[in-house]
Amino acid sequence: MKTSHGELVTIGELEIRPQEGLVLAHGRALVLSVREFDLLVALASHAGRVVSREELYRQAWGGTLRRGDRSCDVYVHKLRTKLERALPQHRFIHTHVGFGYRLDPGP
Amino acid sequence: MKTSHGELVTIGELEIRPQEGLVLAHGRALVLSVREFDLLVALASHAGRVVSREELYRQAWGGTLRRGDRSCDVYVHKLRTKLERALPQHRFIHTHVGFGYRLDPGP
DNA sequence: GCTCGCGTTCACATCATCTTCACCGCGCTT
DNA sequence: AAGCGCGGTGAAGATGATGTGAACGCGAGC
Repeated sequence: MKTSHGELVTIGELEIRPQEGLVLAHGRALVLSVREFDLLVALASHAGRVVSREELYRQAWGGTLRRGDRSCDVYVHKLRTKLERALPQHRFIHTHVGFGYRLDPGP
Repeated sequence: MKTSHGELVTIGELEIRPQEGLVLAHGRALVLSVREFDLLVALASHAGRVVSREELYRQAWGGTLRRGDRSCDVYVHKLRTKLERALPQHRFIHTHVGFGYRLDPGP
């Protein structure tokens, strides 16, 4: 899966560098796997808006999300865990039941 | 491979003098082979950022990294060993699985 | 010729990652 | 209450990526 080639994305305290596969949380480097990173990039590319799992899968995995595939949910959880550990005061990934997820920095 | 002609690079306790082919760790000279040195310079030229093996190979070896070539990994290991022996309290070379390596001084 | 340092390559060990499954709780409907 | 869909969460197994020690060949210097 190709990773977006945008320059630099900033979401609150998060700094995403698509070219390097690097995310800085408050200046400190986050260790993300390729999938976690691609998922974050996918979410960030629609920051503030609700993104369906289908769309996230298309962007981060490539291809079509098969019915019953929970990969997306599992990786949202992994991402959440790492983001929360890095920036405990923020909640970045919000669930919209029946619709998808939304990336948004919060207090 | 010609080694960068940058002036002087300081990474935490590391002082790299590309012109002289010399590295000082906490003031003490490190004994590095040419490849080890070139690799360190390549990493240092992107300090704080994640550098792909391909890029490292291009800079330190010249030419293109062939698939299956582990030279880069092997030399990262050699470099790590020498750096850790010189400055045990620091971890300089960080692995980003699937992306590459990042040079950064750490506690 | 011999030794030594170096760079490359190989083989194996170890670790991280990805996928999938199972089970849970929740809210909604019947 | 029971059934259902949905999402959260932990874990197992297969796979792939990286770490690591050792062997080999080579060229420089003795």
